[in-house]
Amino acid sequence: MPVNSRPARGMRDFLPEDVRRREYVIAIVSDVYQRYGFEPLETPALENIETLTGKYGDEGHALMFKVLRRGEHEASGETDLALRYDLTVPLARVVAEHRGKLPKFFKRYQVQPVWRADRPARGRFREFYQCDVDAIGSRSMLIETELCAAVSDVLMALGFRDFVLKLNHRRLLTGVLSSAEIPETLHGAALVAIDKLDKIGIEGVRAELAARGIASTSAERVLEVFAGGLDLQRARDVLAAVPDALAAIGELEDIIALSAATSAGPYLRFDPTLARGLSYYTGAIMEIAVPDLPGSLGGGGRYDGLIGMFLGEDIPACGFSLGLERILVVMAERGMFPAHVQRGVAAVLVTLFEGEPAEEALRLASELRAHGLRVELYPEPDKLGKQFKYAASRGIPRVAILGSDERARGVLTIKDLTTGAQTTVGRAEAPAALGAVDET
RNA sequence: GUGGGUGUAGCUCAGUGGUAGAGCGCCGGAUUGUGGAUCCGGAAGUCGCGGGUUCGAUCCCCGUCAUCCACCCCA
Repeated sequence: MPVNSRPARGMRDFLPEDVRRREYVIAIVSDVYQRYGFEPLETPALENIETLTGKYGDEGHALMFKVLRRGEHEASGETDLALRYDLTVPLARVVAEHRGKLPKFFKRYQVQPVWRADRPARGRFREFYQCDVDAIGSRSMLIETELCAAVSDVLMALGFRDFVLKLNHRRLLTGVLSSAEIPETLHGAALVAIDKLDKIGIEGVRAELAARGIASTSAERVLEVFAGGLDLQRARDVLAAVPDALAAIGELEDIIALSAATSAGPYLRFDPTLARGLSYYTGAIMEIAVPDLPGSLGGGGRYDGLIGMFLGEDIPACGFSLGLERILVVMAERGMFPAHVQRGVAAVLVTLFEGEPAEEALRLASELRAHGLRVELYPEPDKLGKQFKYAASRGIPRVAILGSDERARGVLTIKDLTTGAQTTVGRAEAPAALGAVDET
């Protein structure tokens, strides 16, 4: 009885073309981040459960994949480990654990899978890669500015031109909510509603706020602030009595002013309704939007209190996370991958005929490989037509024909499947004729 | 987690309460050293799974799983 061969819900197998696409994007992400001085980091898939609890809010906690205790304790149903839920909390743990070995300003990037027990949807999976960059140890707004620039560089290098880098500030939001006399316990609920303003409109948000238990007088004050297209100048006026919010506005103004000198400048836009779900953010928050995706391509922000939860002493930190899967979904739909990413691996197929010595073909293949060519050897004797067909179906552009005629004359016949042209060259010229670039 | 759509050949999808279909792809041949075009032929499906109604279910009903869309939330 065959067993179901599907991967577990929300998990995927990556076939060769999938892997090539993923590696293409990851290479660009890593390259750009390295140019900004970020260094690579990897952390374990599993974390102790107490490392992760209390960092993501109730909703996040519910989506965590927890691991049962093993051995005799398994039956108890207790969990002591969990699959990592993001790359930020493990980073905070690493900083607390290895503080003495890390530089004063620790800048790291990390591309690894994370797991969430969410319901799968387009661009949403239960196992997915995040590409994080974070800078630890500075409160300067240059950090936010450079992170936005790095992310913009990545997206531009991938071919995106129509993204928006939304920018907001946690303390501006809490300032608005507090001045509207919304109790702190309802801030989260209120933010979720406000976040939908561009989607469901003022009436929708009004209904949503009411449904979430916000007093109507408070709701009206909030709507008054957000409804009329709040810019930073107006925010200053409206929140003149809330010093903390004014400081937040000042930070946003700094980031925007500084970003004019970076690639992020044209893409950055203050969005007062941007909220973001993770509970650890304390300062500026960012998110990338593209028109064809309802969700975001990535997001980030400042979290000056998170490392302190491990260390007992606060260390400022700020980071950004790109969602690899979301980027891949959009790039695939828009056909943004260059041709070399789509093509098969081998540049040349070496033929093999019935009754011919395989050693000759092996020798030719290894000779070509020594010249840097990617060479696939047809593994069993077959009709030439079959071998051509195979090469064509694999996307291999050239076939090196080595049969009895060629061996007798000491030559090689080369067929270019893209043009149909066929040439005969001496064995010594074969590598160059097949496109090898001599490195010596 | 809530609501709705879909599940039939490798892929895209038709179809009917009475023995299962097309296009594309695949395989073979025309062409035993020449792919892509054309022609001829061929293989292939417990109609997602389990139960129920029925003389009989791929079709109707219930459940379940998968998948997609919207909501929720998010990368």
